[in-house]
Amino acid sequence: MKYPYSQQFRQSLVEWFHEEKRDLPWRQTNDPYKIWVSEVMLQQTRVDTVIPYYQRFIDKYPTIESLANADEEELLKMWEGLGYYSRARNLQAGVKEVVEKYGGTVPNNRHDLQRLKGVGPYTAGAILSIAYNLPEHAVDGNVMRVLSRVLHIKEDISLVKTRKIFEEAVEQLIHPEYPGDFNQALMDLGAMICTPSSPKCLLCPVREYCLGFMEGDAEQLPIKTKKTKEKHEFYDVYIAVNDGKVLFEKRPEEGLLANMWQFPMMLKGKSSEDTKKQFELKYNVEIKNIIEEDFFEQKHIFSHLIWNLRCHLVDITENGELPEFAHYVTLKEIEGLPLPVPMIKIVNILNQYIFHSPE
DNA sequence: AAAGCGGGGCT
DNA sequence: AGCCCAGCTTT
Repeated sequence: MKYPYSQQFRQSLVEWFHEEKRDLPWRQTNDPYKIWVSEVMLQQTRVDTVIPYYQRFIDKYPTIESLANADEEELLKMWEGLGYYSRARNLQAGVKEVVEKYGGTVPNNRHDLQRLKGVGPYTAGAILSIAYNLPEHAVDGNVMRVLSRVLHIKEDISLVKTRKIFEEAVEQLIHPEYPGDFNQALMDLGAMICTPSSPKCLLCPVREYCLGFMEGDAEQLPIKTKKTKEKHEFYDVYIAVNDGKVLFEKRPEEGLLANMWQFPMMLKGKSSEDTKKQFELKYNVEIKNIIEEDFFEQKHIFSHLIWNLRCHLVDITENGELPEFAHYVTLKEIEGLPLPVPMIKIVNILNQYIFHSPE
């Protein structure tokens, strides 16, 4: 499809961007490595959340080689709280490949970029347009919302194939001299003006080219159908103390929260089943004394899953060797390990209990 | 094509 | 209580 007003649209959009763009840390550089880091952090994550992580990350890993050589556990610790932890491991895998295969120079073409771990069509386009000033599309949820309104595209954006419609639109509309600014302008517009609900159409620099505004249904776009319903899982969590140390374990290297650390958790078939025996068997320990049964309860909501954690504080003795994934650590040592947020919350409650209890 | 993968902020 | 966020990988 051919779109009218391309020239005026891109001109107005980029001019607005030059006046109103947000001052963001990754906009102080053209270093493709740093752009790459920022784009990976920004996947499914808000700008305000990313900013402090980006700063600390670049301070610790200022060059592509420094990240390639980083210790994975330290890397995960830097990513702690940001979520989608496979992003961190994929980023390091991608960076290593660039160092080995391309002598540390980030590729400047879509084909090579998209073959890197963790780099998909969006991230490749963002690096190419922002760092290398090449006229490549970078279509994310923001861009689909803005363009679905401007161009009145009513295809379902939850379908994979729909993205191609937007990529082709961007190829026509993109500013040939300022491709990076054009792509970022669409994102800033989506964040500041063309918001999911209550878009500020009266402040929009491209209102006069917007079919959604003309039709009066901009806020109803984009069309999105998919909604998966979440699953509940119930666990008994054992805070198991032995001689001033607690039992702690590293999660498997694949799947949810891969390689992150946690207190031992036993999945319950029904919500009230007793898991003490299975716990003792799995970790080869014996519960000597229950200090606090049902110490506290905690719910954690993931995007596709809800954890209900029932935490118990127990004294244990060893029966023999621990399984290889389990270790005894001090609370101080836990601070140095990468933990998912639900475990951080448990550690905080535990610290309060130990150091701030009335007696 | 659909599901898996975190966490937080806004309505 | 949903929805969405500068998405990618695996099945």
